[in-house]
Amino acid sequence: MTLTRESAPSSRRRAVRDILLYGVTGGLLIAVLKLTEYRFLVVEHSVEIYGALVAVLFAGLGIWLGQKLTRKKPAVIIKEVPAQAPVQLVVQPTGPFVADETRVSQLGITPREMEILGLIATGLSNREIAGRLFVSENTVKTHSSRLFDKLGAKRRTQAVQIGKTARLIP
Amino acid sequence: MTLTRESAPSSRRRAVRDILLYGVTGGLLIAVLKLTEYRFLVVEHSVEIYGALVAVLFAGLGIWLGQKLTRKKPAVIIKEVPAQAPVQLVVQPTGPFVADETRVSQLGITPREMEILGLIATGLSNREIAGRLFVSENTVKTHSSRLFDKLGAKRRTQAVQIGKTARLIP
DNA sequence: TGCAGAATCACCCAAAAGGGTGACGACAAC
DNA sequence: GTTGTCGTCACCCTTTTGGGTGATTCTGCA
Repeated sequence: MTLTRESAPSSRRRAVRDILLYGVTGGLLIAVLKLTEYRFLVVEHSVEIYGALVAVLFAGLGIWLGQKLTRKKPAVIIKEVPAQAPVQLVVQPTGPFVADETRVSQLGITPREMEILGLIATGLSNREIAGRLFVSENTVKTHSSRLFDKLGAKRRTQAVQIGKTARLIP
Repeated sequence: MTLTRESAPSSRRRAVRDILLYGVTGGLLIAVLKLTEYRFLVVEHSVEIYGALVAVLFAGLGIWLGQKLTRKKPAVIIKEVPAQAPVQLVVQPTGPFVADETRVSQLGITPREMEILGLIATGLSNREIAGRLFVSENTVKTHSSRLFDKLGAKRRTQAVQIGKTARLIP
């Protein structure tokens, strides 16, 4: 409901303008190519060169137009960094976040496993984590496997969820 | 667009494949045009016709390719706005949590995809999500695939992380 | 000195996740 | 009435993830 609302008429006008611009530019290019053609005409295979030029130019132009016409969403996530905190002071006095050490030792989670958990939570793959920690992927898998065991998680997404609710990660 | 996506072999392969397909198609078209050219050669102004054909065909092809290459790359540029968000200090009780509808429509995420994202964030597997929503596992995979595309995520953990920072999920 | 815990790594295997493609029906918009 | 979007599903394939086992090295501690 009401998702496809935004900018119906203006975008159409813009599209029309783009197409006009496209046509005019194409015409100009054709004219230029016509002119150059008369210089190339003495050369052998001028038609092939002409065709190739036209093809390349119009292909590029088409790609540009395709992008221009279909880019409906700029997709720029503007992440406001909430300016260090006057916000949470109502809800949670959570400043830099400290992990719940009690729970960590309760579950028997080692420092390395905590590190892995944090990196998993940021969305990294095992290979990326391995690269970041300068260890092999197998090692990361071993750590995460034991971590999941201790957390009672079956998947990494579940481990992240459990870690969040248990205040192991922010 | 097309920022340097680190370690995206499949998408790179896809792009390469598209470009190859593009080249092959272009070659075939040129061949066809060459053949037709010999029939048009007797006609006056055959070069113009040839150029126009090439132009139109390659323009269309370019448009298609432009759409194909750019449509599914929101490429989430996370632009950090330094500070100044004193707004939330009023609205921050964070009880029920409402998703940022602006961002949702900005990214073109459908309601069903939001649902999937929420269930992924709770740590459910695709099969469990499918069972909960009474759809097939393939459907869940399709939804999540498109969702990752729109979020610019490569993994579900990354999608969850992006969703959280973008205030799509609590 | 020996032992436990930790971190590291390898190998194998199974399951889950993800990418690509194509298709279909419903439904709203133009 | 064509077009576009959304939701649904299937197939195939590759990659990632997870489980299990075993092994090595290092360090702190009894």
